[in-house]
Amino acid sequence: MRSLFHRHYTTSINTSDPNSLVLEIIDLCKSGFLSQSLKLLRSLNPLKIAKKPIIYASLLQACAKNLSLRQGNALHSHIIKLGIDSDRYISNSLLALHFKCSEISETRRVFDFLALKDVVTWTSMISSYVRANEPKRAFELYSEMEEQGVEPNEYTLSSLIKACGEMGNLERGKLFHEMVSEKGFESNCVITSALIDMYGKCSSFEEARKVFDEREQRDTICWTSLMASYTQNNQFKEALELFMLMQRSPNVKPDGFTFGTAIAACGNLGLIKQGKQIHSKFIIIGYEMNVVILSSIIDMYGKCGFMDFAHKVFDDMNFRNSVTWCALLNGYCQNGYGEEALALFRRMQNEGMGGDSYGLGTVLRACSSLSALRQGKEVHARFLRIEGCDNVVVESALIDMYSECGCIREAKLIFDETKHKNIVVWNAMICGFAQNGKGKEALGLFDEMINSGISPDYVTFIGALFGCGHSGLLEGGRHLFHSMTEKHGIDHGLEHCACMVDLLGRAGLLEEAEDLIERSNFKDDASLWAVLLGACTSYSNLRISERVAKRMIELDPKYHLTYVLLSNVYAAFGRWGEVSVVRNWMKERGIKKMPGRSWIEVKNKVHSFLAYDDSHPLKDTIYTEIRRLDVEMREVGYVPNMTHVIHSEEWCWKKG
DNA sequence: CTAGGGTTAG
Repeated sequence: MRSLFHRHYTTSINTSDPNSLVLEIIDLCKSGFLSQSLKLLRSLNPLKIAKKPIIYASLLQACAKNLSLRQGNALHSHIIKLGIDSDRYISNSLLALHFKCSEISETRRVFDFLALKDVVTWTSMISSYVRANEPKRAFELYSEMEEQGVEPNEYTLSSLIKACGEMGNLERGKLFHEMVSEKGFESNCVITSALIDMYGKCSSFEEARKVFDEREQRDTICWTSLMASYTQNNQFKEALELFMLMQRSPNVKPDGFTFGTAIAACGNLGLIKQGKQIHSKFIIIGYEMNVVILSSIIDMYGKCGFMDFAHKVFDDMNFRNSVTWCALLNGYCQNGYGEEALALFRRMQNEGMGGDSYGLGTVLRACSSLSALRQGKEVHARFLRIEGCDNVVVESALIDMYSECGCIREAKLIFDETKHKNIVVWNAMICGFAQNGKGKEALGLFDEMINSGISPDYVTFIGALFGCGHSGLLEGGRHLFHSMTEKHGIDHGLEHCACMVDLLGRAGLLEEAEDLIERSNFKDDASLWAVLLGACTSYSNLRISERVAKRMIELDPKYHLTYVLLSNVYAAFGRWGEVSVVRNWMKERGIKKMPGRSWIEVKNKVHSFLAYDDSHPLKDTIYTEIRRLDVEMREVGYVPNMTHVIHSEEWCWKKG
């Protein structure tokens, strides 16, 4: 930096020409070299041109660039003394300084204080609001600006288009789209990327694509915006295809943002190979690794199940934010590392991380997946203290957490108190009822949601169908499954088919379930057949079971559930010969059943148990207590379903 | 010669 400045300073300055000195100062300010600019200004002082507003405006911009509010304020006092503070460049640069360094309310105070407001002043304030996530305020200000007779330009409109996306207001976004066409701003890349972003955030990635395809001028940001539109709408494959296409296109180069988006897409698709490739490319090309990119890399490794890599990246970082911690925590939860997740959770709390609404949401989701009610309640208490109890991200996560822990009443209380119920909140409550065996309530809420004017989405149908399955609501389920495509235009996903197969299977309609799988888009997915095979076990249908198992082995010979479920069916028929044949297949093919694992926290220490596990120091006491509970349960009339475990000679209770 | 667009967690 220093040497660069030195070279710059000594080679290009002609001290005999004051105007070239002015240009030099402006140039230095643009690069953020504030003290050098001031030094040069001192040599200008004897000359008349030293009071030129443009110089001071540039200096203020340098302060903004260096995020130095203190120096900026000092400069402003000096500017007032010189009597040049009503200049519009100076005013706008002062506003820009606060835009960068101050809270939004302070920026607004400066804005109100400025006597002369031109389109730049209005636009700066509008974009301040958009950046502060207050799009409504941005529009209010826009109306005021119109009343004052100030015409918006490209900058104003791109900010407002972004605000439409932020609010998910597609109609308004389309109006602005028309407006920029009328004004002939279409060829502007900033407008193009803002439009793509807006359509993407409003879930219309087809519209985003259309804008992209129509334009001749497309820079890196336009490409990245479209990729992000795809990832925001779960079209990860399309995002990666676009990334490949971009790398082959001349005149445009992916940057750190582009790579970050691509790596997120890899994570969501579970493409570890491509994810690693991009990670190495990052290192080889020497892209600057900022906290956002590294957090997405951690997230990617977590989603792919490579927690060692995730942790390594985490350890090597010298600056981590709330998202970084949450990404690692998510990874532990999703991969079933409960102990590590709880330990990290405590470390997070000690270091005060994850206190924002997204962080609280992630931590609550971690609690859900661990059924850690006590920790969940702690987070709930924290939310009540720091937020105004009005945040849908946290509220939906709380509903999830309480439902997951079986506290459906608490979940419903949160739901009732949620002021701004969005689709995620409704879905959380519908899924909550469904999980807790309250199918009728789930369906009731489904209708209530539609009546309140919110259209069900992919997740809503998972919850509602799941609820039908767990309450045996066969006709309700059939009706929902049908209306999903016919009435609501949502394609059946794997989860919906699985719920439906489960529902039919529980009702004993095995052939109908089989037929449904054959006609679905997922007939090559072994996990869907596994649902049917599970139902076959309950109904002990040998003929269908064998047919389904054969199919599953063809699809995925290493899928452990096939063997487990099939041997359960044989066991239910008392066909012990076949049971051992299946077990031998497993041994021959090197397939291991994942042992069940659970954990519990007692006095800040996590105790973890595997099935057939006898490593715990207090194992005798524990198994004695389990036997006592078993007796007590039977006394009050509980009959355990032994079909699935009867053939297991290593059954742990017998062993203990 | 001010101001402006895209990335992470659900």
